[in-house]
Amino acid sequence: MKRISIKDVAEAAGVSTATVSNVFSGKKPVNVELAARVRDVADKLGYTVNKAASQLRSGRNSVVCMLVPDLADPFFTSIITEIEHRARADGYEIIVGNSDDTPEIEAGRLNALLAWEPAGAIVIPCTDQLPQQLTAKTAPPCVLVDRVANFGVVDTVTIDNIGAGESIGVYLGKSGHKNVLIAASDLAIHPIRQRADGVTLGLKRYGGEAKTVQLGADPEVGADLLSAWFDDNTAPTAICATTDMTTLAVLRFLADRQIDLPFGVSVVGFDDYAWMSARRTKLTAIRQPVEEIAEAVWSQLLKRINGESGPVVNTVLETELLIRDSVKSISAQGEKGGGGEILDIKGALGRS
Amino acid sequence: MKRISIKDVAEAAGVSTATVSNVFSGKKPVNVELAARVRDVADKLGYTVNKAASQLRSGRNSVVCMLVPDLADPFFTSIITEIEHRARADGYEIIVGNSDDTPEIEAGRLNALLAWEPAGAIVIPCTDQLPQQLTAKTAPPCVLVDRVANFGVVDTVTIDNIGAGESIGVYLGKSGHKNVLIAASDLAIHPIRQRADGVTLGLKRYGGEAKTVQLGADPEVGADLLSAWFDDNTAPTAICATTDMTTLAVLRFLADRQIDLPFGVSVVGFDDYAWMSARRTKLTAIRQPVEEIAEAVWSQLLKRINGESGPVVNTVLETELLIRDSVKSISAQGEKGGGGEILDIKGALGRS
DNA sequence: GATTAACTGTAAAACGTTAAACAGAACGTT
DNA sequence: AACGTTCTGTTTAACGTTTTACAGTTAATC
Repeated sequence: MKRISIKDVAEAAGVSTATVSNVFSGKKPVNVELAARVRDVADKLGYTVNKAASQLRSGRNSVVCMLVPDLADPFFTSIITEIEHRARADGYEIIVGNSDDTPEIEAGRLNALLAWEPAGAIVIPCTDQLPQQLTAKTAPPCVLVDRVANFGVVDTVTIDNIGAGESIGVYLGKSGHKNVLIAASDLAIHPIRQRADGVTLGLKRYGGEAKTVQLGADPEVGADLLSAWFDDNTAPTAICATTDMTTLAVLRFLADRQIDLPFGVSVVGFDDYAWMSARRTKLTAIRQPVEEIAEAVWSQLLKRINGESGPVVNTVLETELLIRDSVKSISAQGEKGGGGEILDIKGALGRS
Repeated sequence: MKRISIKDVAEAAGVSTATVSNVFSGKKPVNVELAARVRDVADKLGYTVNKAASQLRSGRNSVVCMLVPDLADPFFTSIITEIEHRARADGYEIIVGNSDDTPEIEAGRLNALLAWEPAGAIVIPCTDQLPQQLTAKTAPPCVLVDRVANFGVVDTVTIDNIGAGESIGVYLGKSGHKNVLIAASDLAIHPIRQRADGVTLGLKRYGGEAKTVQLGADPEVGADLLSAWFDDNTAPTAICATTDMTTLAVLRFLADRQIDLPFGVSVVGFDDYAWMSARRTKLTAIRQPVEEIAEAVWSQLLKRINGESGPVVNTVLETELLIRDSVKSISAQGEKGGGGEILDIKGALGRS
């Protein structure tokens, strides 16, 4: 069962291998009916071009690799999905790797992925540390997403984390909450710190205060940690999450204690997934613009792949606060939202 | 910025390229201190082996490709995650493709993935039709997962779909439900038909009856369809879902109508994710053994990769019914479960 | 001391593709 | 009629690795 190569096709069609190559790569024009005949023969023989050989010779690769901390996290997979769509439209494949949120595994996976000499790399790092392979001279064009601490070194796409937190803080403040708990995943992660800082900042403007607890990446463990925290502290009137996973941890904790939303406690979630609105009390939450993130990442990477060499680009995207039913207004000056309208954070924050 | 090759390393280390190759591939033993020196030099130069060249020459490939209908569906991504872990442990990479639940896209993606001459393929088909590329003589070893209609052609791993449905039917029947609605995603998909049939079968044993509605793959659309169905039909006492997405559709519909669980209606979900228990009324649901599925898939594929040529293997795994709080008992003979114990479906079904 | 075996390393030929250089034919222009 | 241009196709040499066949050295056996 020998693999059939370009040679076999060339022979069967009575042309040179170069012509067959041109038919499939489109690098040089081939007489249209000759091309048709070649294609015919190729089909009959079941020929497909060998990517490895093609890449080796041409130095070009239609593969882009993507590394994320956790393939089970819907935020990451939704970004992968959106990027994959765009990449496909431009004729690129996506190889995905999972770093398991561990720097050592991240380094290993990155090496494995880079051995394919991909046209580009898209990485959601698992720490604040930029993986060194990406700054090497031999590294392909790269865009860093989401978990970014060092700007100015490579292209990045992030959200306005402080702004996102701030809009939560402002909204809770306006709703009369003075005592808020921030359910952070891991404060060692820069954007999480920023989100927490943003909440504190926004809240302070209305005389509120925030405490912070770290719940990690696993919702079940997080629920237990939160439970322990409640045993040792005075209960807040509102809890806000900083990731989808901490949102889940908070909800799980409240379910375990049979605390009702929003009467027992108010909650602001992070990210917007179907399960957040598939509940009696729909969750007020920050929506990250996943499509825009994907678009920004892909268009930037494509530019670099095509040789654009300008200065480093750091794209920062704004989030929306989707106001639904999980925050109770506990003072006169606050207002309780209806079914999903968008808070005008710009106005509330006094920006232009 | 020339790429540094095995040649550069060989030269710098004063050995032949073959020796460098052996150091990295481990194909032939190399004197231990010489190997160390070579590795040292390679490190210094920043050498990594070029996968494309390696694959071209050796004909071996450490990549396995995986094609799923939807990268945003947590069921598929959880399987990918588990398989990726196992593949990595055995030194394989995973390339993922998304067929968008469309046969044409599926065919295109499959061609693109197969052009890499992967060591194997893992496919969750999007229709009952087996993609023809996988049965070609040049096709790599392949395992079909989940959405399988044709057994006996290639290796498969599926769950006992009829049994899963049956255990739902039996449980609802024992709980006194006579009028049940099956929220199917798409009855054109073989396993979905089987799940629905199973529910009907189990229910019949207790004198209950089931109607079926198709909700598609999108939870929001599904909720609307379900809403329309309720407008035209007499309300059932219980709804059971056949996928994670239909579970979400059902919950969304109930939330929109502010129907309480389990008093307004009983619900049995499909699949078990964190958000199903992060609610006041925890969902009674079928748990698919994701880890076991991944294990079965990977071990079977690895055997084939290593040349095992026995007859086609069709692995069928059993599911669990996790009994929680979303089903109300409406008769004396039924029983309402507590917090997550497993129903002994074997006993209930009278099997060994 | 001769023969074999085991161990270590090398030279050179592949793997299937693409790119550069070249060549012939057809056509238009001077 | 001579020349340049365009179009189409071919020849041949890479790309970076692994593999085969071979060779030298040392150790073991008779």
